Amino acid sequence: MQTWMGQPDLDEIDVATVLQALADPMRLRIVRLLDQVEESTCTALDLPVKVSTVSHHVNVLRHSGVVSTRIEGTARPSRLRRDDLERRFPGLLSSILAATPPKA
Amino acid sequence: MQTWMGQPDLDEIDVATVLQALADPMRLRIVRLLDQVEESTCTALDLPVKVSTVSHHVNVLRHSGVVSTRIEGTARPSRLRRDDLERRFPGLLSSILAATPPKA
DNA sequence: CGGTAATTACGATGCTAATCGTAATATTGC
DNA sequence: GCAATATTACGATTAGCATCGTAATTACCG
Repeated sequence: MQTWMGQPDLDEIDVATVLQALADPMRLRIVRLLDQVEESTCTALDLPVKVSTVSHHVNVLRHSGVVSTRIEGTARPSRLRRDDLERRFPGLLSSILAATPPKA
Repeated sequence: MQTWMGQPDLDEIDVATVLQALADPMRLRIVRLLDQVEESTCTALDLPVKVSTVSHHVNVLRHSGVVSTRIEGTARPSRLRRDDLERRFPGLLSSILAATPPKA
């Protein structure tokens, strides 16, 4: 039996809250990293900010409904809620992850 | 011949910038209004903030690539860049506009 | 049990941005 | 030209938040 951290149900996810969560550059970077590695903890993510800051960002992402987090000992591996988001906002996350950098 | 206000080309639109623009509640409200009325000026939008603030928000939306603005006398009617955004980030804007409010 | 590691809680700080009020600019109509 | 209207430019204020450092918590391991 797995233990999970608190997160909004599918019906509770608000698009404005999700947009606010994804608007921060560091959080968008975290989302892109999780897209590549599928699952990661705060310390395993290679980011140019302190771990306490990463923890804060991951919490924001979880409360908004973007990621879900398991409890595994002292570690808290998180992953994208791909299926949930696709069901709630079809095309939203996938278009963001597929977005190419601007040419200018 | 129409005159337009400056806006980024299709290839220059950055998804992070768009997300930052859409993250603000008032701007998201403006986007939803423009989705309904197709085109509107700052003063015609019924919003609980001063017109100078609305003007500021519309400028942010235009610089990010979300809306385009015509110059028509002293008026600056704006509309969503639906087709451009759909081409650049397929499904992004449409999923946001189609999003239902959370049940909780 | 003691040490280490992962995460979070908390307070502080500094920067960004939302909002406002006012003034300036531009255009239309009389 | 003059008045009225739409928009913007500008400065000021204020609130929110990203980040940090440190301390506290929890779990694993020898």
